[in-house]
Amino acid sequence: MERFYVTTPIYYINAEPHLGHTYTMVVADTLARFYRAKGVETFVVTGTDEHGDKIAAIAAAHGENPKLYADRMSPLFQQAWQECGFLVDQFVRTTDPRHEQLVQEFLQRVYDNGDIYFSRYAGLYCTGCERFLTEKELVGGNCPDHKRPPEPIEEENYFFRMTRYLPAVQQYFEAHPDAIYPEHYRNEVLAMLASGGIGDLCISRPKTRLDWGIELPFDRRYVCYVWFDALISYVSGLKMRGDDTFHAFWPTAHHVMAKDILKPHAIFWPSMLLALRLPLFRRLLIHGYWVRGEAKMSKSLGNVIRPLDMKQQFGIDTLRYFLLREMAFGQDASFNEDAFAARANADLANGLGNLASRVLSMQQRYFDGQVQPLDPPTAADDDLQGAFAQALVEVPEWTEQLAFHRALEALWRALDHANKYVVDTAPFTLARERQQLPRVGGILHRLLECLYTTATLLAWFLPETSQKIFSLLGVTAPVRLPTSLGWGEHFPIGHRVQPPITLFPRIDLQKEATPRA
RNA sequence: GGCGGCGUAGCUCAGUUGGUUAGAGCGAGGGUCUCAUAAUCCCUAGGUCACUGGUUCGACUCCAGUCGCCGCCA
Repeated sequence: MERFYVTTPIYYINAEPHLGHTYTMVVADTLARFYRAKGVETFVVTGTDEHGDKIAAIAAAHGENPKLYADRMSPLFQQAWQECGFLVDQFVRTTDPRHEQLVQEFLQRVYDNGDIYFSRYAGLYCTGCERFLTEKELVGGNCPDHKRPPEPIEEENYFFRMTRYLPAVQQYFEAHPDAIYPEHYRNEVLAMLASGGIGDLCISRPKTRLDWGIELPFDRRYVCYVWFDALISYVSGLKMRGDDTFHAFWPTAHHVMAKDILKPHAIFWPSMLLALRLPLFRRLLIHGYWVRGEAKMSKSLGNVIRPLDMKQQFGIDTLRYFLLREMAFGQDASFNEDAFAARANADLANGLGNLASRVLSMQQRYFDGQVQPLDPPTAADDDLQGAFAQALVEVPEWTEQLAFHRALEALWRALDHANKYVVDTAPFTLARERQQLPRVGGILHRLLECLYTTATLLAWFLPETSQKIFSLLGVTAPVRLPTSLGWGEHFPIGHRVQPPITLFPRIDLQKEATPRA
Protein backbone atom coordinates (compact mmCIF):
# COMPACT_ATOMS: atom_id res chain seq x y z
CA MET A 1 0.00 0.00 0.00
CA GLU A 2 1.18 3.44 -0.88
CA ARG A 3 1.80 5.76 2.07
CA PHE A 4 2.40 9.43 2.74
CA TYR A 5 3.81 10.84 5.96
CA VAL A 6 3.69 14.60 6.46
CA THR A 7 4.92 16.66 9.39
CA THR A 8 4.82 20.27 10.47
CA PRO A 9 7.44 21.64 12.81
CA ILE A 10 6.50 21.29 16.43
CA TYR A 11 5.62 24.80 17.47
CA TYR A 12 7.46 26.69 20.15
CA ILE A 13 5.08 27.52 22.96
CA ASN A 14 6.39 30.99 23.68
CA ALA A 15 3.34 32.47 21.95
CA GLU A 16 -0.14 31.56 20.81
CA PRO A 17 -0.86 30.03 17.39
CA HIS A 18 -0.52 32.63 14.63
CA LEU A 19 -1.04 32.87 10.92
CA GLY A 20 2.32 31.33 10.01
CA HIS A 21 1.57 28.21 12.05
CA THR A 22 -1.87 28.07 10.52
CA TYR A 23 -0.56 28.18 6.98
CA THR A 24 1.86 25.33 7.65
CA MET A 25 -1.02 23.34 9.10
CA VAL A 26 -3.26 24.10 6.13
CA VAL A 27 -0.58 22.89 3.72
CA ALA A 28 0.04 19.69 5.65
CA ASP A 29 -3.68 19.07 5.97
CA THR A 30 -4.31 19.74 2.29
CA LEU A 31 -1.58 17.33 1.25
CA ALA A 32 -2.82 14.66 3.61
CA ARG A 33 -6.39 14.99 2.36
CA PHE A 34 -5.21 14.97 -1.24
CA TYR A 35 -3.22 11.77 -0.89
CA ARG A 36 -6.01 10.24 1.09
CA ALA A 37 -8.40 11.06 -1.76
CA LYS A 38 -6.02 9.22 -4.06
CA GLY A 39 -6.26 6.14 -1.87
CA VAL A 40 -2.90 6.63 -0.18
CA GLU A 41 -2.60 5.88 3.53
CA THR A 42 -1.55 9.06 5.32
CA PHE A 43 -0.13 10.05 8.67
CA VAL A 44 0.19 13.59 10.04
CA VAL A 45 2.38 14.66 12.94
CA THR A 46 2.51 18.06 14.58
CA GLY A 47 3.09 19.14 18.15
CA THR A 48 4.69 21.56 20.54
CA ASP A 49 8.31 22.25 21.40
CA GLU A 50 8.39 22.89 25.12
CA HIS A 51 12.01 22.92 26.26
CA GLY A 52 14.70 25.58 26.24
CA ASP A 53 15.96 28.76 27.83
CA LYS A 54 13.25 30.93 26.47
CA ILE A 55 10.42 28.81 27.80
CA ALA A 56 12.06 28.64 31.20
CA ALA A 57 12.44 32.42 31.20
CA ILE A 58 8.86 33.08 30.13
CA ALA A 59 7.53 30.66 32.71
CA ALA A 60 9.63 32.34 35.37
CA ALA A 61 8.28 35.71 34.32
CA HIS A 62 4.78 34.34 34.84
CA GLY A 63 5.87 32.98 38.21
CA GLU A 64 5.17 29.48 36.96
CA ASN A 65 7.30 26.40 36.71
CA PRO A 66 8.04 25.49 33.09
CA LYS A 67 6.05 22.29 33.06
CA LEU A 68 2.90 24.02 34.25
CA TYR A 69 3.40 26.75 31.71
CA ALA A 70 3.80 24.11 28.98
CA ASP A 71 0.72 22.29 30.19
CA ARG A 72 -1.20 25.51 29.80
CA MET A 73 0.21 26.50 26.39
CA SER A 74 0.34 23.22 24.51
CA PRO A 75 -3.43 22.68 24.56
CA LEU A 76 -3.89 26.07 22.91
CA PHE A 77 -2.28 24.59 19.83
CA GLN A 78 -3.96 21.25 20.08
CA GLN A 79 -7.38 22.83 20.46
CA ALA A 80 -6.84 25.41 17.76
CA TRP A 81 -5.95 22.74 15.21
CA GLN A 82 -8.84 20.60 16.28
CA GLU A 83 -11.30 23.46 15.95
CA CYS A 84 -9.89 24.23 12.52
CA GLY A 85 -10.57 20.64 11.57
CA PHE A 86 -7.01 19.78 10.60
CA LEU A 87 -6.17 16.11 10.36
CA VAL A 88 -3.64 15.24 13.04
CA ASP A 89 -2.76 11.60 13.69
CA GLN A 90 -0.26 12.27 16.43
CA PHE A 91 0.34 15.43 18.42
CA VAL A 92 3.79 15.33 19.97
CA ARG A 93 4.76 17.22 23.10
CA THR A 94 8.50 17.24 23.72
CA THR A 95 7.76 16.86 27.43
CA ASP A 96 5.94 13.60 26.75
CA PRO A 97 7.90 10.83 28.53
CA ARG A 98 7.72 8.69 25.40
CA HIS A 99 9.43 11.42 23.43
CA GLU A 100 11.99 12.14 26.14
CA GLN A 101 12.87 8.49 26.36
CA LEU A 102 13.43 8.23 22.63
CA VAL A 103 15.62 11.34 22.59
CA GLN A 104 17.76 9.82 25.33
CA GLU A 105 17.93 6.52 23.51
CA PHE A 106 19.05 8.31 20.35
CA LEU A 107 21.59 10.43 22.20
CA GLN A 108 23.04 7.31 23.73
CA ARG A 109 23.20 5.60 20.38
CA VAL A 110 25.06 8.48 18.78
CA TYR A 111 27.34 8.70 21.82
CA ASP A 112 28.10 4.98 21.67
CA ASN A 113 28.97 5.33 17.99
CA GLY A 114 31.60 7.88 18.98
CA ASP A 115 29.90 10.82 17.33
CA ILE A 116 29.62 12.92 20.47
CA TYR A 117 32.58 14.51 22.20
CA PHE A 118 33.19 16.88 25.10
CA SER A 119 34.85 20.24 24.58
CA ARG A 120 35.28 23.74 25.94
CA TYR A 121 33.56 26.54 24.13
CA ALA A 122 33.60 30.28 24.58
CA GLY A 123 31.28 32.58 22.74
CA LEU A 124 28.48 35.08 22.71
CA TYR A 125 25.17 33.53 23.52
CA CYS A 126 21.79 34.99 22.61
CA THR A 127 18.95 33.61 24.72
CA GLY A 128 16.45 34.75 22.08
CA CYS A 129 18.08 32.62 19.38
CA GLU A 130 19.14 29.96 21.87
CA ARG A 131 22.48 29.73 20.16
CA PHE A 132 25.94 31.21 20.01
CA LEU A 133 26.48 34.11 17.66
CA THR A 134 29.67 35.10 15.91
CA GLU A 135 31.11 38.60 16.26
CA LYS A 136 30.36 39.26 12.61
CA GLU A 137 26.70 38.53 12.98
CA LEU A 138 26.23 41.32 15.51
CA VAL A 139 24.73 44.61 14.48
CA GLY A 140 25.96 47.39 16.71
CA GLY A 141 26.85 44.83 19.36
CA ASN A 142 23.31 43.43 19.31
CA CYS A 143 21.72 40.25 18.02
CA PRO A 144 20.27 41.22 14.64
CA ASP A 145 17.04 39.36 15.35
CA HIS A 146 16.44 40.22 18.96
CA LYS A 147 18.01 43.67 19.13
CA ARG A 148 19.86 43.06 22.36
CA PRO A 149 23.43 42.20 23.25
CA PRO A 150 24.33 38.53 23.63
CA GLU A 151 26.03 37.35 26.81
CA PRO A 152 29.64 36.22 26.77
CA ILE A 153 29.69 32.66 27.99
CA GLU A 154 32.45 30.14 28.39
CA GLU A 155 31.59 26.60 29.19
CA GLU A 156 32.23 22.95 28.49
CA ASN A 157 29.69 21.18 26.32
CA TYR A 158 28.98 18.12 24.28
CA PHE A 159 29.29 18.32 20.52
CA PHE A 160 27.80 16.21 17.79
CA ARG A 161 30.42 15.30 15.19
CA MET A 162 28.24 16.61 12.40
CA THR A 163 31.16 17.33 10.08
CA ARG A 164 31.65 13.60 9.70
CA TYR A 165 28.31 13.30 7.93
CA LEU A 166 28.21 16.47 5.85
CA PRO A 167 29.77 14.89 2.74
CA ALA A 168 27.14 12.16 2.79
CA VAL A 169 24.41 14.74 3.26
CA GLN A 170 25.73 16.68 0.31
CA GLN A 171 25.81 13.55 -1.81
CA TYR A 172 22.28 12.74 -0.86
CA PHE A 173 20.97 16.12 -1.93
CA GLU A 174 22.94 15.99 -5.15
CA ALA A 175 21.58 12.55 -5.93
CA HIS A 176 18.00 13.51 -5.02
CA PRO A 177 17.23 16.83 -6.69
CA ASP A 178 13.66 16.92 -5.41
CA ALA A 179 14.56 16.28 -1.77
CA ILE A 180 14.46 20.01 -1.08
CA TYR A 181 11.67 22.00 -2.66
CA PRO A 182 11.53 24.65 -4.10
CA GLU A 183 14.79 24.32 -5.95
CA HIS A 184 15.92 27.73 -4.78
CA TYR A 185 16.29 26.39 -1.25
CA ARG A 186 18.08 23.30 -2.47
CA ASN A 187 20.66 25.57 -4.05
CA GLU A 188 21.08 27.45 -0.81
CA VAL A 189 21.65 24.24 1.09
CA LEU A 190 24.15 22.96 -1.46
CA ALA A 191 25.96 26.30 -1.28
CA MET A 192 26.05 26.07 2.48
CA LEU A 193 27.47 22.56 2.32
CA ALA A 194 30.00 23.49 -0.32
CA SER A 195 31.20 26.52 1.64
CA GLY A 196 32.82 24.28 4.21
CA GLY A 197 31.81 26.73 6.89
CA ILE A 198 29.72 24.31 8.88
CA GLY A 199 31.21 22.91 12.04
CA ASP A 200 30.14 20.43 14.65
CA LEU A 201 26.94 21.02 16.55
CA CYS A 202 26.80 21.87 20.21
CA ILE A 203 24.04 19.67 21.59
CA SER A 204 24.09 20.36 25.32
CA ARG A 205 23.51 23.03 27.92
CA PRO A 206 24.89 22.73 31.44
CA LYS A 207 22.17 22.47 34.04
CA THR A 208 23.91 25.15 36.04
CA ARG A 209 22.68 27.55 33.42
CA LEU A 210 19.53 25.84 32.26
CA ASP A 211 17.82 22.77 33.57
CA TRP A 212 14.62 22.84 31.51
CA GLY A 213 15.37 20.12 29.01
CA ILE A 214 16.03 16.47 28.46
CA GLU A 215 18.92 15.11 30.47
CA LEU A 216 21.87 13.66 28.58
CA PRO A 217 21.88 9.95 29.39
CA PHE A 218 25.66 9.89 29.60
CA ASP A 219 26.08 13.02 31.73
CA ARG A 220 23.38 14.14 34.10
CA ARG A 221 24.93 17.55 34.57
CA TYR A 222 23.68 18.49 31.11
CA VAL A 223 20.45 18.79 29.20
CA CYS A 224 19.93 18.44 25.49
CA TYR A 225 19.97 21.41 23.13
CA VAL A 226 16.57 22.14 21.70
CA TRP A 227 17.11 21.25 18.05
CA PHE A 228 18.36 17.77 18.82
CA ASP A 229 15.30 17.33 20.98
CA ALA A 230 12.77 18.87 18.61
CA LEU A 231 13.76 17.23 15.34
CA ILE A 232 13.40 13.80 16.85
CA SER A 233 9.68 14.50 17.26
CA TYR A 234 9.32 13.47 13.61
CA VAL A 235 10.37 9.99 14.62
CA SER A 236 8.82 9.86 18.08
CA GLY A 237 5.45 10.89 16.64
CA LEU A 238 5.43 7.69 14.61
CA LYS A 239 6.97 5.51 17.29
CA MET A 240 4.26 6.54 19.72
CA ARG A 241 2.03 4.45 17.48
CA GLY A 242 4.43 1.56 17.48
CA ASP A 243 7.45 0.46 15.51
CA ASP A 244 5.24 -0.88 12.72
CA THR A 245 3.87 2.58 12.12
CA PHE A 246 7.38 3.96 12.12
CA HIS A 247 8.68 1.47 9.59
CA ALA A 248 5.63 1.87 7.38
CA PHE A 249 5.62 5.66 7.22
CA TRP A 250 9.10 6.94 7.92
CA PRO A 251 10.52 6.39 4.40
CA THR A 252 7.77 8.62 2.98
CA ALA A 253 8.42 11.56 5.33
CA HIS A 254 7.62 15.01 3.98
CA HIS A 255 8.61 17.84 6.32
CA VAL A 256 6.70 21.08 5.73
CA MET A 257 8.17 24.24 7.25
CA ALA A 258 8.82 27.94 6.80
CA LYS A 259 12.11 29.05 5.30
CA ASP A 260 13.61 30.28 8.59
CA ILE A 261 14.26 26.76 9.82
CA LEU A 262 15.70 25.36 6.63
CA LYS A 263 19.20 24.92 8.04
CA PRO A 264 18.35 22.72 11.01
CA HIS A 265 16.20 20.55 8.74
CA ALA A 266 18.56 20.38 5.80
CA ILE A 267 21.88 20.15 7.66
CA PHE A 268 21.41 19.04 11.26
CA TRP A 269 18.58 16.60 10.72
CA PRO A 270 19.99 14.47 7.91
CA SER A 271 23.33 14.37 9.75
CA MET A 272 21.55 13.14 12.85
CA LEU A 273 19.65 10.52 10.88
CA LEU A 274 22.85 9.27 9.31
CA ALA A 275 24.51 9.11 12.71
CA LEU A 276 21.51 7.15 13.96
CA ARG A 277 21.76 4.82 10.98
CA LEU A 278 18.23 5.72 9.95
CA PRO A 279 17.05 6.39 6.40
CA LEU A 280 16.73 10.02 5.44
CA PHE A 281 13.40 11.80 5.01
CA ARG A 282 11.88 11.90 1.56
CA ARG A 283 11.47 15.65 1.05
CA LEU A 284 11.68 19.04 2.73
CA LEU A 285 8.91 21.38 1.59
CA ILE A 286 9.81 24.98 2.30
CA HIS A 287 7.30 27.81 2.30
CA GLY A 288 7.70 31.56 2.60
CA TYR A 289 6.40 34.16 5.01
CA TRP A 290 3.12 35.94 5.19
CA VAL A 291 4.09 39.56 5.29
CA ARG A 292 1.90 42.37 6.40
CA GLY A 293 3.17 45.75 5.35
CA GLU A 294 6.86 45.80 6.12
CA ALA A 295 7.25 43.49 9.06
CA LYS A 296 7.19 39.74 8.72
CA MET A 297 4.60 37.78 10.59
CA SER A 298 6.62 36.51 13.47
CA LYS A 299 5.96 35.40 16.98
CA SER A 300 8.56 37.63 18.54
CA LEU A 301 7.49 40.74 16.69
CA GLY A 302 3.83 40.45 17.51
CA ASN A 303 1.75 41.35 14.48
CA VAL A 304 -0.29 38.25 14.87
CA ILE A 305 -3.46 37.09 13.24
CA ARG A 306 -5.20 34.56 15.40
CA PRO A 307 -6.50 31.56 13.50
CA LEU A 308 -9.49 30.99 15.72
CA ASP A 309 -10.65 34.58 15.37
CA MET A 310 -10.39 34.30 11.61
CA LYS A 311 -12.25 31.01 11.63
CA GLN A 312 -15.00 32.40 13.78
CA GLN A 313 -15.42 35.52 11.72
CA PHE A 314 -15.13 34.13 8.20
CA GLY A 315 -15.13 30.36 8.40
CA ILE A 316 -12.19 28.03 8.11
CA ASP A 317 -12.66 27.37 4.40
CA THR A 318 -12.52 31.05 3.51
CA LEU A 319 -9.25 31.31 5.39
CA ARG A 320 -7.93 28.14 3.76
CA TYR A 321 -8.93 29.41 0.35
CA PHE A 322 -7.17 32.71 0.81
CA LEU A 323 -3.99 31.14 2.15
CA LEU A 324 -3.78 28.53 -0.58
CA ARG A 325 -4.87 30.76 -3.44
CA GLU A 326 -2.85 33.84 -2.58
CA MET A 327 0.54 32.31 -1.79
CA ALA A 328 2.65 30.60 -4.41
CA PHE A 329 4.17 27.83 -2.29
CA GLY A 330 7.78 28.70 -1.55
CA GLN A 331 7.41 32.43 -2.06
CA ASP A 332 6.38 35.17 0.34
CA ALA A 333 2.89 36.59 0.10
CA SER A 334 1.17 39.49 1.73
CA PHE A 335 -1.80 39.35 3.98
CA ASN A 336 -4.21 42.20 4.40
CA GLU A 337 -7.91 42.57 5.00
CA ASP A 338 -8.68 44.18 1.66
CA ALA A 339 -7.09 41.39 -0.35
CA PHE A 340 -8.77 38.84 1.89
CA ALA A 341 -12.22 40.32 1.39
CA ALA A 342 -11.68 40.86 -2.33
CA ARG A 343 -10.58 37.28 -2.89
CA ALA A 344 -13.35 35.82 -0.80
CA ASN A 345 -16.06 37.93 -2.40
CA ALA A 346 -14.95 37.54 -5.99
CA ASP A 347 -14.12 33.84 -5.98
CA LEU A 348 -16.13 32.31 -3.18
CA ALA A 349 -19.28 34.40 -2.80
CA ASN A 350 -19.77 35.64 -6.37
CA GLY A 351 -18.15 32.71 -8.10
CA LEU A 352 -18.73 29.36 -6.45
CA GLY A 353 -21.37 30.34 -3.90
CA ASN A 354 -23.55 32.16 -6.37
CA LEU A 355 -23.28 29.39 -8.94
CA ALA A 356 -24.50 26.83 -6.44
CA SER A 357 -27.23 29.16 -5.36
CA ARG A 358 -28.60 29.92 -8.82
CA VAL A 359 -28.45 26.30 -9.98
CA LEU A 360 -30.15 24.85 -6.93
CA SER A 361 -32.70 27.62 -6.98
CA MET A 362 -33.69 26.92 -10.58
CA GLN A 363 -33.78 23.19 -9.97
CA GLN A 364 -36.19 23.89 -7.13
CA ARG A 365 -38.29 26.41 -8.99
CA TYR A 366 -38.73 24.54 -12.26
CA PHE A 367 -38.63 20.91 -11.18
CA ASP A 368 -39.38 20.92 -7.49
CA GLY A 369 -35.77 19.86 -6.90
CA GLN A 370 -36.01 16.72 -9.00
CA VAL A 371 -33.20 15.90 -11.38
CA GLN A 372 -34.23 15.62 -15.05
CA PRO A 373 -32.72 13.45 -17.80
CA LEU A 374 -29.77 14.68 -19.84
CA ASP A 375 -30.77 15.75 -23.33
CA PRO A 376 -28.56 15.32 -26.42
CA PRO A 377 -25.55 17.59 -25.90
CA THR A 378 -25.04 20.82 -27.82
CA ALA A 379 -21.70 22.43 -28.59
CA ALA A 380 -22.10 24.59 -25.47
CA ASP A 381 -22.70 21.47 -23.41
CA ASP A 382 -19.57 19.85 -24.77
CA ASP A 383 -17.52 22.95 -24.04
CA LEU A 384 -18.77 22.99 -20.47
CA GLN A 385 -17.96 19.35 -19.97
CA GLY A 386 -14.56 19.90 -21.56
CA ALA A 387 -13.80 22.70 -19.10
CA PHE A 388 -14.48 20.43 -16.14
CA ALA A 389 -12.68 17.49 -17.69
CA GLN A 390 -9.65 19.72 -17.94
CA ALA A 391 -10.01 20.80 -14.32
CA LEU A 392 -10.22 17.16 -13.28
CA VAL A 393 -6.80 16.63 -14.84
CA GLU A 394 -5.13 19.91 -13.91
CA VAL A 395 -6.22 20.34 -10.32
CA PRO A 396 -4.63 17.10 -9.05
CA GLU A 397 -1.53 17.74 -11.15
CA TRP A 398 -0.95 21.19 -9.70
CA THR A 399 -1.70 19.91 -6.22
CA GLU A 400 0.88 17.18 -6.62
CA GLN A 401 3.40 19.87 -7.59
CA LEU A 402 2.48 21.94 -4.53
CA ALA A 403 1.20 24.72 -6.78
CA PHE A 404 -2.02 25.08 -4.83
CA HIS A 405 -2.69 28.52 -6.23
CA ARG A 406 -2.53 27.13 -9.75
CA ALA A 407 -4.75 24.22 -8.82
CA LEU A 408 -7.43 26.54 -7.52
CA GLU A 409 -7.01 28.85 -10.47
CA ALA A 410 -7.59 25.88 -12.77
CA LEU A 411 -10.74 24.86 -10.95
CA TRP A 412 -12.05 28.41 -11.03
CA ARG A 413 -11.57 28.55 -14.78
CA ALA A 414 -14.11 25.77 -14.98
CA LEU A 415 -16.42 27.48 -12.49
CA ASP A 416 -16.26 30.73 -14.46
CA HIS A 417 -17.14 28.75 -17.53
CA ALA A 418 -20.17 27.34 -15.74
CA ASN A 419 -21.40 30.78 -14.76
CA LYS A 420 -21.01 31.87 -18.35
CA TYR A 421 -22.84 28.77 -19.53
CA VAL A 422 -25.83 29.76 -17.42
CA VAL A 423 -26.02 33.11 -19.17
CA ASP A 424 -25.40 31.65 -22.63
CA THR A 425 -27.98 28.88 -22.38
CA ALA A 426 -30.37 31.02 -20.31
CA PRO A 427 -32.47 28.24 -18.78
CA PHE A 428 -34.48 30.88 -16.93
CA THR A 429 -35.67 32.27 -20.29
CA LEU A 430 -36.32 28.87 -21.84
CA ALA A 431 -38.35 27.86 -18.83
CA ARG A 432 -41.08 30.28 -19.85
CA GLU A 433 -42.06 27.94 -22.64
CA ARG A 434 -43.45 24.62 -21.61
CA GLN A 435 -42.03 22.66 -24.56
CA GLN A 436 -38.50 23.81 -23.64
CA LEU A 437 -38.60 22.25 -20.18
CA PRO A 438 -36.73 19.06 -21.22
CA ARG A 439 -33.86 21.25 -22.40
CA VAL A 440 -33.96 23.26 -19.17
CA GLY A 441 -33.81 19.99 -17.27
CA GLY A 442 -30.78 18.88 -19.28
CA ILE A 443 -28.97 22.17 -18.69
CA LEU A 444 -29.60 22.05 -14.95
CA HIS A 445 -28.57 18.41 -14.79
CA ARG A 446 -25.22 19.36 -16.30
CA LEU A 447 -24.85 22.24 -13.87
CA LEU A 448 -25.47 19.88 -10.98
CA GLU A 449 -22.69 17.73 -12.38
CA CYS A 450 -20.47 20.81 -12.40
CA LEU A 451 -21.13 21.19 -8.69
CA TYR A 452 -20.45 17.49 -8.16
CA THR A 453 -17.07 17.68 -9.87
CA THR A 454 -16.27 20.90 -8.03
CA ALA A 455 -17.04 19.34 -4.67
CA THR A 456 -14.87 16.38 -5.63
CA LEU A 457 -11.91 18.60 -6.45
CA LEU A 458 -12.41 20.79 -3.38
CA ALA A 459 -12.24 17.84 -0.99
CA TRP A 460 -8.66 18.56 0.05
CA PHE A 461 -8.72 22.34 -0.28
CA LEU A 462 -12.06 23.25 1.28
CA PRO A 463 -13.26 20.09 3.03
CA GLU A 464 -16.15 21.77 4.80
CA THR A 465 -17.49 23.32 1.61
CA SER A 466 -16.99 20.11 -0.31
CA GLN A 467 -19.15 18.29 2.22
CA LYS A 468 -21.79 21.01 2.15
CA ILE A 469 -22.09 20.79 -1.62
CA PHE A 470 -22.40 17.01 -1.61
CA SER A 471 -25.03 17.30 1.05
CA LEU A 472 -26.95 19.93 -0.95
CA LEU A 473 -26.79 17.59 -3.92
CA GLY A 474 -28.07 14.79 -1.73
CA VAL A 475 -25.27 12.42 -2.70
CA THR A 476 -22.20 11.03 -0.97
CA ALA A 477 -18.66 11.98 -1.90
CA PRO A 478 -16.77 9.51 -4.08
CA VAL A 479 -14.55 7.22 -2.04
CA ARG A 480 -11.64 7.68 -4.40
CA LEU A 481 -10.69 10.60 -6.64
CA PRO A 482 -12.19 9.61 -10.02
CA THR A 483 -10.20 9.73 -13.24
CA SER A 484 -13.18 10.58 -15.43
CA LEU A 485 -16.10 12.95 -14.93
CA GLY A 486 -18.81 10.33 -14.96
CA TRP A 487 -21.45 12.94 -15.73
CA GLY A 488 -24.88 11.42 -15.96
CA GLU A 489 -24.03 8.74 -13.41
CA HIS A 490 -24.34 10.65 -10.15
CA PHE A 491 -28.02 11.60 -10.10
CA PRO A 492 -30.83 9.12 -10.74
CA ILE A 493 -33.69 10.72 -12.66
CA GLY A 494 -36.14 12.11 -10.15
CA HIS A 495 -33.47 12.37 -7.45
CA ARG A 496 -34.22 15.34 -5.27
CA VAL A 497 -31.58 17.98 -4.50
CA GLN A 498 -31.80 20.54 -1.71
CA PRO A 499 -32.79 24.20 -2.00
CA PRO A 500 -29.82 26.60 -1.95
CA ILE A 501 -28.05 27.90 1.13
CA THR A 502 -25.54 30.71 1.34
CA LEU A 503 -22.20 28.91 1.18
CA PHE A 504 -20.14 32.10 1.52
CA PRO A 505 -21.68 35.34 2.76
CA ARG A 506 -20.20 38.41 1.15
CA ILE A 507 -17.66 40.15 3.36
CA ASP A 508 -18.33 43.81 4.02
CA LEU A 509 -15.23 45.17 5.70
CA GLN A 510 -16.86 48.40 6.80
CA LYS A 511 -19.55 46.45 8.53
CA GLU A 512 -17.01 44.07 10.06
CA ALA A 513 -14.99 46.95 11.38
CA THR A 514 -17.69 48.71 13.39
CA PRO A 515 -18.63 46.40 16.27
CA ARG A 516 -15.23 46.44 17.87
CA ALA A 517 -16.11 47.83 21.28
C1' G B 1 32.56 41.42 0.72
C1' G B 2 31.10 36.47 -2.01
C1' C B 3 27.05 33.75 -4.47
C1' G B 4 22.05 34.01 -6.27
C1' G B 5 17.31 36.12 -7.39
C1' C B 6 14.09 40.02 -8.66
C1' G B 7 12.43 44.94 -10.98
C1' U B 8 6.14 43.85 -16.96
C1' A B 9 -0.86 47.87 -16.88
C1' G B 10 -3.46 51.22 -10.11
C1' C B 11 -2.73 46.23 -7.38
C1' U B 12 -1.07 40.74 -7.71
C1' C B 13 1.34 38.45 -11.28
C1' A B 14 1.83 35.10 -16.61
C1' G B 15 5.09 35.59 -20.38
C1' U B 16 7.55 28.65 -23.11
C1' U B 17 13.61 27.10 -26.91
C1' G B 18 14.22 35.65 -29.04
C1' G B 19 9.68 37.01 -34.21
C1' U B 20 3.08 39.86 -36.63
C1' U B 21 -0.83 45.13 -32.84
C1' A B 22 3.01 42.57 -24.78
C1' G B 23 -1.31 38.92 -21.69
C1' A B 24 -4.59 37.21 -17.18
C1' G B 25 -7.10 38.07 -12.59
C1' C B 26 -8.60 41.88 -9.20
C1' G B 27 -9.83 47.00 -8.75
C1' A B 28 -12.18 51.20 -11.69
C1' G B 29 -15.69 53.05 -15.69
C1' G B 30 -19.87 51.88 -19.09
C1' G B 31 -23.65 48.38 -20.63
C1' U B 32 -26.89 43.75 -20.25
C1' C B 33 -29.80 39.82 -18.26
C1' U B 34 -32.96 38.61 -14.12
C1' C B 35 -32.11 32.07 -12.34
C1' A B 36 -28.89 33.80 -8.27
C1' U B 37 -25.55 36.08 -2.33
C1' A B 38 -27.32 44.12 -6.19
C1' A B 39 -24.40 38.19 -7.85
C1' U B 40 -23.78 36.62 -13.52
C1' C B 41 -22.43 38.02 -18.51
C1' C B 42 -20.32 41.71 -22.26
C1' C B 43 -17.15 46.03 -23.49
C1' U B 44 -13.34 49.44 -21.87
C1' A B 45 -6.98 49.87 -19.35
C1' G B 46 -3.28 52.51 -24.54
C1' G B 47 1.87 49.92 -19.66
C1' U B 48 9.34 53.88 -22.35
C1' C B 49 8.20 45.43 -20.28
C1' A B 50 13.85 49.58 -14.08
C1' C B 51 17.98 52.31 -16.90
C1' U B 52 22.16 52.31 -20.57
C1' G B 53 24.81 49.99 -24.16
C1' G B 54 25.73 45.42 -27.10
C1' U B 55 24.62 40.76 -30.13
C1' U B 56 20.79 39.99 -34.01
C1' C B 57 17.15 40.95 -39.96
C1' G B 58 14.39 41.31 -35.22
C1' A B 59 14.62 41.17 -27.81
C1' C B 60 10.33 41.82 -22.42
C1' U B 61 12.69 37.28 -23.74
C1' C B 62 20.43 36.53 -24.96
C1' C B 63 25.20 39.41 -23.15
C1' A B 64 27.64 43.50 -20.28
C1' G B 65 27.22 47.52 -17.13
C1' U B 66 24.20 51.05 -13.86
C1' C B 67 20.40 51.93 -10.23
C1' G B 68 16.87 49.88 -6.79
C1' C B 69 14.85 45.75 -3.80
C1' C B 70 15.57 40.93 -1.59
C1' G B 71 17.59 36.09 -0.07
C1' C B 72 21.64 32.97 1.48
C1' C B 73 26.63 32.82 3.02
C1' A B 74 30.94 35.34 5.27
